[in-house]
Amino acid sequence: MNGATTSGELRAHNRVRLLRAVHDGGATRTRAQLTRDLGLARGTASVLVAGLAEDALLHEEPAPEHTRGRPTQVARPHPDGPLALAVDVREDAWELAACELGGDAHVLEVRPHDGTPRGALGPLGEALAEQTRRHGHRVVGVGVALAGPVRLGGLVDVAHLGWRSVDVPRLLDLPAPVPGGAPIVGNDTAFAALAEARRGLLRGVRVGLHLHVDFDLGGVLVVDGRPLDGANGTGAEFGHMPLGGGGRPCACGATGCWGMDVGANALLRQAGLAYGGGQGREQAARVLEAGGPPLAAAARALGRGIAALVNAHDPEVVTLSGLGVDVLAAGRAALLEAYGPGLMAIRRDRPPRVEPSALGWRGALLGAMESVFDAFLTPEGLDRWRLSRA
Amino acid sequence: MNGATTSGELRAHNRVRLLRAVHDGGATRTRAQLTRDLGLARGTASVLVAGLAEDALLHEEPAPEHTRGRPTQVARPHPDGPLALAVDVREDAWELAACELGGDAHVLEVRPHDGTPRGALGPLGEALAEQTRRHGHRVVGVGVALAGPVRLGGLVDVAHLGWRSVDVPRLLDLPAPVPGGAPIVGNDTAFAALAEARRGLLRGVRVGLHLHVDFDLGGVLVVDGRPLDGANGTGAEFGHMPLGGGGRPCACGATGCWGMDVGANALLRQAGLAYGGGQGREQAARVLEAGGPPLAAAARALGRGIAALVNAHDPEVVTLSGLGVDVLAAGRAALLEAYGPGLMAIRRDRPPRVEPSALGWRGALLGAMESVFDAFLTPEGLDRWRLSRA
DNA sequence: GGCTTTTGTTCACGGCTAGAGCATAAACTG
DNA sequence: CAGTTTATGCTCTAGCCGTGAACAAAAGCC
Repeated sequence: MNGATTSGELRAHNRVRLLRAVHDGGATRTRAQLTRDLGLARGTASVLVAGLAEDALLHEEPAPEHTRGRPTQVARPHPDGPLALAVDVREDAWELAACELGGDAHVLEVRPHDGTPRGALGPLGEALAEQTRRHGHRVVGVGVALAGPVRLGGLVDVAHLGWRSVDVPRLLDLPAPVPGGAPIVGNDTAFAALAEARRGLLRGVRVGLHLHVDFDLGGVLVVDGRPLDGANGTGAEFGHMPLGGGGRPCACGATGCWGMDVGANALLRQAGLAYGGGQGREQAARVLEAGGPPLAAAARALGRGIAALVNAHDPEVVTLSGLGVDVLAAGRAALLEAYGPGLMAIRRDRPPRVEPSALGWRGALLGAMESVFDAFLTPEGLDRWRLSRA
Repeated sequence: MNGATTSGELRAHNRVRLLRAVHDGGATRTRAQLTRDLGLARGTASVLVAGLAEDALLHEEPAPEHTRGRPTQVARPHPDGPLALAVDVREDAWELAACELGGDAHVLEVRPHDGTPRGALGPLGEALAEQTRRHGHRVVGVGVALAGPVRLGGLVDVAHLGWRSVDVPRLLDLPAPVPGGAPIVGNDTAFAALAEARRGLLRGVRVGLHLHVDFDLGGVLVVDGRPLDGANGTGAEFGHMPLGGGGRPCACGATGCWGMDVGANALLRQAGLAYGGGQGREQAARVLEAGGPPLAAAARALGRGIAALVNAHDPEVVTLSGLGVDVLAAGRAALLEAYGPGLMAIRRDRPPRVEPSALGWRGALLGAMESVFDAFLTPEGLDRWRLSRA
């Protein structure tokens, strides 16, 4: 999001600004609103919109509601406009969706898998190739969310599935590079946080903290609408700090990791059940519903860890997604009981709110979409689009 | 650093870019270099430099070295150019400096104080007023570094000095607001990190971690050259996460804070000496020099905590300032012994380097300067300057 | 049906940067 | 020492961009 420095770049920069405003607003805002919000002259907006419409990037339709005055148009995604393919790969299944500018996601396929890299990624690669053939140049990128740290280049580790340095782009084996380049592979927590920042409770928040609970716990700081992804792309791993206090060895190689005390695995362990290997989602849900000591222990661990992170980073809001929503709903009292005393005194008068994500389990998928459009909604991305249509 | 959107803003934006390049380069780069680095046409650079020189923002001098071809000029700070007043307020003394564009800091005064808010800030306020009178409109801002969390508006807590919500701007009681507005009050760790990002080892680093050790421990993440300051300005408090494992109550109100195991206070405590109240800097230094168990314990605690933060944030480099430089020098073995095992396995092949700051104890002062110039090197700041000279 | 309100379109204008051509000032060459 | 080479600075024109005002359009209101 850096600025133009020459008068030639100004046009490209403003095209991007306008299209991003359309996307961020869910493709529901009228041209008059956009003109005002971006501080453009009406004439400028006229030229920009005409250009974007000609490039099949948007399409104007009469606004459904009028008050007085000349009716305005809403900027909608163009029927031949760009598509983002987004995938959420969980431990037991994946979900594939096609997304239009504005953020509408059409789920195309949900398929269970056996937990092996090949078993999960082979069929997914075929499905992606099929969609890319079908939609041709409209596909501007592929985003894939995965439940583990992702190093630059797409090497993924999912400790409790036994994935070690799995080369996701290679296993997906996409035939021709889509216009947007190689698939964007990312951590599910980071993507969920991105979605939360764009379309959830972290929207407009300068510093927020997002925690995603599933079998494990992931967490990431969101600054100015951007999750911090670290130097190698593996920066959403708050679960692997020794905030729990215990000395139990973690599958990640360190000891005492916070994540071991919070997720589905922790619930199963506390209830005396078998855990690990990405199995037992339903059982964990039952343990959670039953309440009692396992839930209280997880909620307390969550609260204590959140307090530590709030001390360190001073976020404005803390959001929880995945299983965290349910832990918060069922164990709020225990969570707050550990949260308060863990805070520095100066943070206690106005502690940041801890809230369930507005996006539920769709966060990772929507975040994968956003990351594709983030790469597309740049002067370079729009240039590529223009060329691919010529 | 957001961009221009109208052709009118382009000029202002490029003035800022040029002047910032001069400042960041230490006012040693030649006009030809600047032109190339910023990707400007020679004609554009000509106009911009002429404008900045006329506004007394910079001053061209012949370059000392030539190769071949027409000799170029170096852009130096103008003799009547903007000045930043920067202060580092420690527990036992403060230091005041006047800084030119480019980063040269002339120390004006170092004065011990008694540790009370009034005793420390009263004389400092007078010194600042005196300098503001002397230099008139040249003073574009005042930056003050303090050894505790600083909330927006300048309310400061220094737990072990007994400072509670001390209103620093009010106690400084600057007569007329300087052109730059109210003094910029900030945490010493955050300022040290800022300096490190601009003129130290974190320069050009996308994600870095800076830890400042004094009596306590402060730490902050540096992303794209900017320390993350939190929603209320109090985001440099990594020392108040329970990474140590102990349950000892901390002066901050929480328990088990990491900072209690690392700084000068920890060294004194481990050696069986009295600690707290901002006293005992020399004794702590002697404990450190003596080596042995107190040093080893502090170094191990530091290493273990760094590993946790590296796991969570995936920084490229970790830098240490203040007493951390000495702990690293004398206790590197113990530190690394705890650092490695605390890392996730995937981080162990290429763990981030842990390095002593290049700026030593001057970091906080230089960071205070940078924060003043950050506010000045904006289109608005340069406009104010223009008006104040008219 | 005329008036008001709001929005879209068109166009002249001023401002900005790029780039080319020319001037300048040194170091190098023989 | 004079001509050549190289790098830089200056000046001017062309092309592009956004602004803002005037005008047209399309509704709701009385």
